[in-house]
Amino acid sequence: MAQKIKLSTIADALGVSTATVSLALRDSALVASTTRERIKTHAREIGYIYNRRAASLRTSRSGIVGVVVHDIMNPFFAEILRSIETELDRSRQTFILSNHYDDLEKQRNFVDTLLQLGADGVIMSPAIGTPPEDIRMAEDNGLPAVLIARDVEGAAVPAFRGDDSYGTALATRHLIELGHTRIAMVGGTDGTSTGRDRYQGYKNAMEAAGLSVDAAWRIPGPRTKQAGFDATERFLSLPGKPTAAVCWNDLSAIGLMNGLFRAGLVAGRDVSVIGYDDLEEAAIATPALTTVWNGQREVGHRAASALVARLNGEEVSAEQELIHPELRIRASTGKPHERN
Amino acid sequence: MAQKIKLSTIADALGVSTATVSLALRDSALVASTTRERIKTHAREIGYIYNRRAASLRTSRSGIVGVVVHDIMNPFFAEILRSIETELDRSRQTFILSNHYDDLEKQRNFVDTLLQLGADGVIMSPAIGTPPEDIRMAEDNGLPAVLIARDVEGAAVPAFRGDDSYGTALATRHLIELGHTRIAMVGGTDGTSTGRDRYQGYKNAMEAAGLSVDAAWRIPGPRTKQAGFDATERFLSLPGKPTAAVCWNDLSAIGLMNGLFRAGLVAGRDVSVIGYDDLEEAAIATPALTTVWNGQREVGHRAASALVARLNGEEVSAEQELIHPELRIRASTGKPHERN
DNA sequence: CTGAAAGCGCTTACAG
DNA sequence: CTGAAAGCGCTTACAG
Repeated sequence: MAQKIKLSTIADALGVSTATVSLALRDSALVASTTRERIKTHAREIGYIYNRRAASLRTSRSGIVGVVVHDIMNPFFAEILRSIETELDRSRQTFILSNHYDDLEKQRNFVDTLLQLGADGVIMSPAIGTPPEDIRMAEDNGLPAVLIARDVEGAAVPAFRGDDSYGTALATRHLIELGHTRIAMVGGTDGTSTGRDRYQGYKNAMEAAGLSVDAAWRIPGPRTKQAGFDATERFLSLPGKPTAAVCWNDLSAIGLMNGLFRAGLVAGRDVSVIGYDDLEEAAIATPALTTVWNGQREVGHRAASALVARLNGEEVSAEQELIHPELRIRASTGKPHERN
Repeated sequence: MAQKIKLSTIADALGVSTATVSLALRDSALVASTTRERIKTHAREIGYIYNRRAASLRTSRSGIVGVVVHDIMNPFFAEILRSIETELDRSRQTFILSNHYDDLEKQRNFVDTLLQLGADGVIMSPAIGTPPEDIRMAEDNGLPAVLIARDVEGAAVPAFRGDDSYGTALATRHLIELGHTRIAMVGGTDGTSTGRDRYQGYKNAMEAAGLSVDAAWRIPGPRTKQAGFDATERFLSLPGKPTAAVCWNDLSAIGLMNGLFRAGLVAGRDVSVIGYDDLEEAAIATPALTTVWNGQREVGHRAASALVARLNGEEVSAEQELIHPELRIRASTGKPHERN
């Protein structure tokens, strides 16, 4: 490993001060352009590596942004992350990622790490049960936060998410318009704002159509393909045999469709299945999945922009418009079909 | 934002030196246990936040490990990342993730960022075309590297991956044993060691069985669901109408199965389709996908352990055993069926 | 346009 | 067992 090269190495070699080198490398107009070029060329030639820790210690800006979500392996978050990445790349911020798996302790550890590293900000999809104090604590220690996908009441920071109640109502209404009257809701939880909103949207649409809502038709839980797959049996033996399922998300819907297929049933023909999110793979699923576009890219883009704005000292209102979901009709929903 | 609390704040309040506080907080036996407890309690009470930048500047260890892969959104890498995460959590390393999307410049930028942050090491699945010098450069600047999934000839660092040639031969042989003689290869590239090895394994198995290999039966490229889906038409119009497809990975296989389904064909009955990787979703795909287990968790686990070992000053040989793939027979393969 | 000097908040010999 | 002091490698007033 070569001898450590620092600013003073360059300064000594070129007979200038470290102040001049520091300014030159950052393209300051304070340095004469000839000097600047001479310095930059030399730095490149000897392979100088800028020490961000030292700089950050001095300036107290680190160029690091933290992003914490439930699970980056989940394509829903992965799609959001992709657009966050695009946005942060643009403002040359490095981002550190973490899963919290809805474990508050893991989330706290991560926020702690960010504070220790002097991160500039954090984008989080808060773990279930996150108290507003956890977010205030970050803010109070100089770590501005922006929320995605879920809100935390009382946190008073900007949150970017879709209008879940409206979106699930859209999905439910689509099934009702096809003629379904017995509609199940598969997946989700009351532990998050999102979960409560989606169930509410489903109930609203049912009641608005004069249909009764049977609490037994709710199968809470599933949020993954595997869980949707595993819920198939329970769905098929539900009282009153619902003819359609509003699923928590595309993953659980695809899992359910796969499960139905194993049982000899085809979604869209024997049972209507509707998802939520409109993941990239929804369109190529078998059969193509009817779903509700949830604006992942939009969420990521807006959240990252808002955080960058906050980093630049701009005020960003904690009141943010919900993103407007849209129905995407494909092949997994159709007229009701009675099973026996 | 509260007044900045540092070691000296605590030292002053308790009438001890910063050295003692520093040692106490790190549980040094050099500090009397009563003093230690007094310090730790006080630190917690006033909400002290450890400044890792300052510490790292002094010790030149940062507790940061970089991980760069083609695309974290790809479940293949996501599964590897999950086991890397488990391993790094154990040794309390923070990890920074990045996609390179096979863009050498993006990969270089990331390595640069790691160097600037004083990262302790990097785990990388090198971008296509990565020259060994890129890896030497990192190593020479004190950033030990460990490779996953792909190797870089001449890099002389440990690389953890499966025996691709053997694995694809397994897959191909399985089809041959079922009676297939015209077998296509869908997806992959010659740009990586993995790509070359897999094509070689396919050819080996075909030739060993006395079957001819038609270059036209190779459809290079697809590595995603969408691409596998899009390749369906080409596959169906291949000269000599192959009855089976060895796919690059599970994603392209699932995409192809979905495409076949749209064309009214069912994998395992009309066409045999075999994947590679054995992703979590392979078992619940429709139909359940026959594939080759590629040891993602094993790769992640071994790579992270090896890096941690290197960080602790242990020697890790650049010669690493290949992970032994295993066949997983499910429903997407069967006896040959002639189409017309 | 350039330089000398202080300081960011830690840790680590060294002395006692 | 504890303290005084130097130093990690930058940046930023300040002076010239």
